Amino acid sequence: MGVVRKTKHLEQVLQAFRQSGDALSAGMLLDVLDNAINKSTVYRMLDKLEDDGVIHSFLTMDQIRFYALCKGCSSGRHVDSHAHFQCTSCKRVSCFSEEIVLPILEKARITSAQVLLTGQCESCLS
Amino acid sequence: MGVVRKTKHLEQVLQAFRQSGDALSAGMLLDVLDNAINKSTVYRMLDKLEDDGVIHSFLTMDQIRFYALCKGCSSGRHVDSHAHFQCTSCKRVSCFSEEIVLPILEKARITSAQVLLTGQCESCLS
DNA sequence: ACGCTACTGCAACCAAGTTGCGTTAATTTT
DNA sequence: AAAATTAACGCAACTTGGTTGCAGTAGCGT
Repeated sequence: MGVVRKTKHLEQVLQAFRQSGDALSAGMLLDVLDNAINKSTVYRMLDKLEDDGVIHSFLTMDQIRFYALCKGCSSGRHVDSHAHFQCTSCKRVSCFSEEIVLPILEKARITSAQVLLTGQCESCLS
Repeated sequence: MGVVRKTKHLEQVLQAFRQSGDALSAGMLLDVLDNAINKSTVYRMLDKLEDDGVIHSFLTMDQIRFYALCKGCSSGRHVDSHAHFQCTSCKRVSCFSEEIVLPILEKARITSAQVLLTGQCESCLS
């Protein structure tokens, strides 16, 4: 059903995403918001925003769900075939703009794809 | 350090992987083994087998770690750039043999990559 | 201003995975 | 073949990311 009301919290969360530029996990979001919003509320908002195609989510190697503002997504149709990258040192996660060429399966119906790269980012290398 | 002793459990676990052919999660493994092995033991074995390059692991969309027998991996060096596929209906997970062409980053040092495709498998489609 | 109900906070809960510790059983030593 | 060594095990308690039920709060349409 998605977001139907404009609340203070909603604006705070969107602002946090815009400000960071990177992808954020629920935990990180709670941190940057200084726990001003309840944990359950955050999770529920993220769910709705994802339903609405405002953000998309994916998992990192340590099993944590990250969320990032969508650029080409809309409700019900996520263009998720871009890669994500997590730095093993600073744990920051970012999106790549380039589309990934995916293997094609004739036999199955692929509905989503996620590509996660792991390594060290530029600033952690130096 | 990896596996150093040949135990009954070890053989059971490897057998389970061979028999299934697919990738298995710790939970699935416990199920097929009918809980004959303790949960912690299973997790510890999987860790070691992964260290040894016998199996490799990756995450699915619902945040569960799956393990599969490695073909081209060895201890310390995992060739993980093949894709995995999970069927959203039957939850079964399988590996693709083809290598994936990954985007190249000049600025960062990529050490691992994982590609997960989600959709419906042949048998669940029919 | 009032009512409807989406949204929220709280606390309790769930499941995957981890840890500490005392016991069991492979393997090595004698 | 028995003893010694210690990897592997089972158990129970714990951690953590995320979920749920419910009562209260606050957007929004009228």
